[in-house]
Amino acid sequence: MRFSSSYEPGEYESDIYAAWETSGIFNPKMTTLPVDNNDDGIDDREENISDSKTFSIVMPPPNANGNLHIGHGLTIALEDSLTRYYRLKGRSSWYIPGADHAGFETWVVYEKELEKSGHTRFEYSRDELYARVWNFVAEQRGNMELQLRALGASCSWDDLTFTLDENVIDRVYTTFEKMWNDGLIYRGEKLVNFCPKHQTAFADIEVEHEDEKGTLWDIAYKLVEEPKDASLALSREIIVSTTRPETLFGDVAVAVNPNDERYKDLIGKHVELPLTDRTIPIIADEHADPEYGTGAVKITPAHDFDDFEVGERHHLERIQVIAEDGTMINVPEEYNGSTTAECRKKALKNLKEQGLLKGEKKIEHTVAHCYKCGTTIEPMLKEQWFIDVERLAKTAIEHLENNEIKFYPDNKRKILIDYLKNLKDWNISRQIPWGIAIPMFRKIDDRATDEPEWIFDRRTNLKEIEKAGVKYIRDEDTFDTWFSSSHWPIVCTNWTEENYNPYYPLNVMETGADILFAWVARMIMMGIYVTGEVPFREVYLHGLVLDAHGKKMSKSKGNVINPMDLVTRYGSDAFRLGILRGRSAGMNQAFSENSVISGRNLCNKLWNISRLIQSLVDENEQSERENLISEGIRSYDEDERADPVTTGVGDAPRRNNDFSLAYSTLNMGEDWICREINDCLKQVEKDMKAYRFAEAVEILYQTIWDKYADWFLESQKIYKNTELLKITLEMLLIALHPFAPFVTETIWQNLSWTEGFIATAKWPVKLQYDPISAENFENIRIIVSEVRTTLQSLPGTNNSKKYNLLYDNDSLVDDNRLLIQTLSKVPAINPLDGSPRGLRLALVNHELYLDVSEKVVTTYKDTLTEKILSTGRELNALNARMMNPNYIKKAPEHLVKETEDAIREKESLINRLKQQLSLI
RNA sequence: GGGGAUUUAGCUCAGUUGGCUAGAGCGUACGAUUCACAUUCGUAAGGUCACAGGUUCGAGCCCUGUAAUCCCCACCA
Repeated sequence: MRFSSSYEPGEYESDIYAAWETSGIFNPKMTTLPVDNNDDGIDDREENISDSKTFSIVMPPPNANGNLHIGHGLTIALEDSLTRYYRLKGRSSWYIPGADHAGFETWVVYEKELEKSGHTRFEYSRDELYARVWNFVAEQRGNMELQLRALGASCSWDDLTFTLDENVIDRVYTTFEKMWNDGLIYRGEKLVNFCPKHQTAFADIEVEHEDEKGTLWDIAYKLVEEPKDASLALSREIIVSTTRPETLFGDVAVAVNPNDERYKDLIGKHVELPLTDRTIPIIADEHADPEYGTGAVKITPAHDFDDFEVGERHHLERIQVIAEDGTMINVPEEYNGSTTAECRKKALKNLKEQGLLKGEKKIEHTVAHCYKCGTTIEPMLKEQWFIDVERLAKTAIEHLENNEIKFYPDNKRKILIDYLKNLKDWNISRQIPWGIAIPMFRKIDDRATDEPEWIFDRRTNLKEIEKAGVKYIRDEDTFDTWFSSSHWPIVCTNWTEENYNPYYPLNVMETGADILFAWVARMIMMGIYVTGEVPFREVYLHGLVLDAHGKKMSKSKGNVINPMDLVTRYGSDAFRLGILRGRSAGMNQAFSENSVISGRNLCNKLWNISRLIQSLVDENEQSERENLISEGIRSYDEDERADPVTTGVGDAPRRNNDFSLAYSTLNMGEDWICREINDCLKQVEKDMKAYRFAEAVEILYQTIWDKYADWFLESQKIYKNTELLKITLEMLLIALHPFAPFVTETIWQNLSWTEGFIATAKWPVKLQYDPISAENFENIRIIVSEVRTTLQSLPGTNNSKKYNLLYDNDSLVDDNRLLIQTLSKVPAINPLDGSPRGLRLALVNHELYLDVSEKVVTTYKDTLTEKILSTGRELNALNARMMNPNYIKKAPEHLVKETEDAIREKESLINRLKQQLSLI
């Protein structure tokens, strides 16, 4: 016996994965491309591999030195199912794994380590820090990759791309250079989102906005000039409202709305800036909302995004009063060097003393925070590299509106277009050492006046370079990680300008819906900019995996589920099946251990199905050997055979597999299972095309369990067709393989007749069967179910419910007595002798009786009455429909006919039930 | 402020172009027991499809409105 009585995933999974990996079947070039593709191989590729024969997908790179979380588990389950499915479908499938240097994340972790050891980043040069983090990551690396293997990811490990690989940096520099030459890159002093704790700038999308309670203070700014009309002068002062009094030192104007009658003649006048000896002008700008507060607003271009724009419009000075470390600068001595909070306190105190603080009120407003540490983001004036996104966004929108990329869920396409329409220029400078150095150098030789201030150069390993006798110094910033990762489909597939690449664009990009803007949008813009083509044809976005109660998982709530823990306890397949269940594109959905348990149960069921079939095959071979010796003819008893309604499909099935097996269907159950498996395969194909993973798993689950095991295998305990058993088992194993790779491969390796890996088997072609015969089995099923239901509803709670079944003038039953008896577990099935007796089953086309005593029938009276009533209600509804002349006129013909048939059936059923009742 | 989604059985979700007598898994209840599988088998109960209108022969599905929950975007001092 090869199979133990239950499937123990832990015993097989790692060996199975190792066997796959060493055989190289996950590497598409090895399995399907011509061998000589080194020199002239490109041409071969073009000839031999058309787009429809390839399938490519890239892995969103998990943090190289982290552990996989539940979201990764879902990602892998989705991506690997697709990859394995298309591999079985015969495509040259390339699943490209990745590892992320996770610029900011890793830097934060490392900086903490540094702080623990009593050091700070400022003690080291950028190059030193880079080298230190590199070593730190190298030490930690590896776990994640082992976990991907444990999840069964069938990715091509030779092609693993690390986000700091040389070819990645090279490609990023090439793009940057192209953009620089195209004038899409500019250096600008702008307000950027700055985290004072991490001392780096962020892009808009990296900032989290939260509602917070705050205080709005009213501050009086005294007018310098006497107004023309004293009544409009508001007591010779203007009140402005602010949530940030400390920034008043950076004020350069007070703005009022040009249409605001109250202030019309103050425009152009000046006010004294409190706590300073400066005076600032009153300007007119639409930004000031007459409805809000006093309608006058202080303008601080260096520390507020709106004010920055106002300042641009009016060519105002930008006075920076908050330094990068969050302390005050360029302010009166008293405040200099204090933190913003201290400064605010002092300033308010002084304003109050001078009688300039006119009021305060509690308000709720949104405040920007660092997404990592929660520190309030300080808008900071900085020189940074920006990408002028207008052209990129516009082109991307055109391709999107042209429907070149299909989205799952569909509505994300429009959301993305709207986002791109409002996209602002993209700050790509980061002040952290762990990342790709920006390849720009600034002239330090002032005499070389003809030379540009900034030049592009790839030699970022050098702090200083010399070009044409002029010295330049390196910009110390690194790229925003999204800038490099926007190249992901390009770098992973090794796309080049020179050669045709059958794997680009990717067939599908699968990732989290939460990074639609940060990543998907940028990949599209960059893909089009670099290659002229969209980087992928379809996008599948998954939502968040929530806990069992639909709540977000978080460490603080303690409801985090570790995927590896589930894999250890229930097996990789169980986890994959479990996490795919009840999940659809783009939705945040709950996940619980129960679904994993149900996946585990399916694996075990499949294991035992295989165990049974293997034993039947072994038995058959044994008896064939014996028959050979004794010249016997058949392995099963002819007398027990049911009516051979089958036509028996003699043709060998058209399978391309190396292990093609001939089969024929010999009875109804066999035709029936062929039909059901065909339907199932068709449904799975449809579901996979539409990325309906949960539905694909569901139909497989039902087919394997409810149909194959519960009905077909039970029927095969009477009539054994080992060739068909082999074929159908293979088909189901292959069909489930994309979702449950380990158990299907383990079984495949254990079965006596299969060869090679199931992972590279061919997706099955449809079976041939006799449809009439299949439908007959369906009728048998209905009969058996009715017998079971009726038996259950009869009084009595135990084995005493063993009644014979009687039939009258029914060839289907007559021909399948043994089958019905076995399935329904009645002691015997006999033709009715004499007049009907016992309890008649509520079946339309069959006259069947359970041979029970009068007494039992009597106790069944209530059930029978209820049945008559409910059938009557159904009949009434149908009749009402037919009474409606519009229904007959307007509804499709076949529906009307169906209704008519249904009415006839209900009527006859009621009559029979009534007849039955009257006998009692 | 703008936008997107969700609302169907106790729980988690299906329900694709309207044809539904609304399904599944888990859970619950009742029953089975020696063989492939208790990680099992059989049976059942459980729903005003959020609410209110409308379109239609027919609405869980389409339209209008309302409510609740969740998410994203946004510069409101």
